[in-house]
Amino acid sequence: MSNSATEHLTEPQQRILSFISRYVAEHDVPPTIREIQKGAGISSTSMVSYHLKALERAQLLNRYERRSRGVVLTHPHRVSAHDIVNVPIVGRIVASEPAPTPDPDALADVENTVQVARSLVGNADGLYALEVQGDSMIDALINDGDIVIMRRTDEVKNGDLAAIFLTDRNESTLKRVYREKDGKRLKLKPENPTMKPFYVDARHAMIQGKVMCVIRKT
Amino acid sequence: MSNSATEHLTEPQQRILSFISRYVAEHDVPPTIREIQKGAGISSTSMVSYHLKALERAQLLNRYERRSRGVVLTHPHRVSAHDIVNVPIVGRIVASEPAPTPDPDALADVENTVQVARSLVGNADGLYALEVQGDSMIDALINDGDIVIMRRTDEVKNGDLAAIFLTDRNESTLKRVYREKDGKRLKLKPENPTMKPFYVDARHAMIQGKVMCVIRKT
DNA sequence: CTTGACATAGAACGCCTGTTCGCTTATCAT
DNA sequence: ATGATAAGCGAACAGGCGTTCTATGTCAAG
Repeated sequence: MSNSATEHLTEPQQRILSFISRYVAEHDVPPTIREIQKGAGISSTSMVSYHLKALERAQLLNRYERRSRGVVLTHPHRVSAHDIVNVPIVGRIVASEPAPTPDPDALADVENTVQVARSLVGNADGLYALEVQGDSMIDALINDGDIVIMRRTDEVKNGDLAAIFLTDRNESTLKRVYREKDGKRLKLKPENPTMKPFYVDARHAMIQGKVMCVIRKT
Repeated sequence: MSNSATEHLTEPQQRILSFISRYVAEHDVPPTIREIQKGAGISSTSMVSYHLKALERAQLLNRYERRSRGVVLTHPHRVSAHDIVNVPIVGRIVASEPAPTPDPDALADVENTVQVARSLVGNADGLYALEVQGDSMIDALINDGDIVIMRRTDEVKNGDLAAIFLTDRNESTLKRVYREKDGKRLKLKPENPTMKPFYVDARHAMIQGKVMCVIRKT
């Protein structure tokens, strides 16, 4: 949690650091000394100055001398456009229909898009999102309204959580997939650990995509 | 490259834009009016002010009025820190312990952070994340390893999904909370629609935070 | 107890900075 | 040419801002 550098920080110094961090996140611009004073609850500007010097010595921030707002955190969580992926919501997944897959030619619709941090999903290739409709995915611990972020792939590894359309039952489902050794059956394991896995004929199971991430807004 | 808005830009305005861009890249902080004046070769501060107004009208930058260095580019290909929120993972939530809440003074640790698109969680204030340990939150449709993004609030509205610590049972749980009319009981409704709600004495329920979002990496 | 290193407070100094305002210069249709 | 309109200039104002200085307090080591 804490590294060797932060361990020696006094409590007001930590307040200052976290205030700067919050302030930058909100305003795009570092705070002034007096804003730090108020925001971090420091009693005087000279104390802020005093603590900032210590923090600079500890390499936790850089200062541009005599510049207003010249306080820059050393480890800002710098974010570039590459860190966000816009994933199109291409449709709904319901138990009775195959899960829709993205039309590559379709325009990315801003209205029907989930923004996801890249760190959650990795590469943006082949990503699309489905909105879950109804309670039919409950054994995958997924409820009505949840967003499932999928990746279009031909292959799934054992243990991957995937969207599968069962042609014989005419329903789609989200399960962990394991190929049996004989290659003829798939083991489908609900995400819900209280439920038992079951088996289907591999010929009746179409794998439609791989679940990368599940998001539930509240 | 050029859109309808930038086509009408005068040449000094373009100089100003590109100077701001260069300056921010170099200093991490936007320039002042006078720095723009020198750096972009504008003859007076009032002219800078004049051009900045035009650029603001053209939606090419945002200004924080009367704030030093309150000039922020709205450049489309650049995503500002506003679009991603770094949420600290402050601990684990298990059924037998109160859910940890963030120490507001604690440093945001880069290692234990979830990056979440702001569109999922709104304002960054008071956000923290918990990693769910074990299957005890299964009736909230939340499994071992899931990340719950919470907001610290004093109040929850009826129907909010919240982390509640039940002092009489010594366990914490994630449920939808409804206050009964008499104000003495809380109705706690599992997220799983197949399960029945139950009631607790309001005095034995400590609301610890509000669930903003649930994320399951796969 | 003394000392000295550190922490704190408050005020003051002086430059920094965004804004405004009066004035001058360019542009251009009449 | 001319007068209207817009663009440009520079100074000045008022408050913002970083820095520094002095006085006071705390506390552990000598």
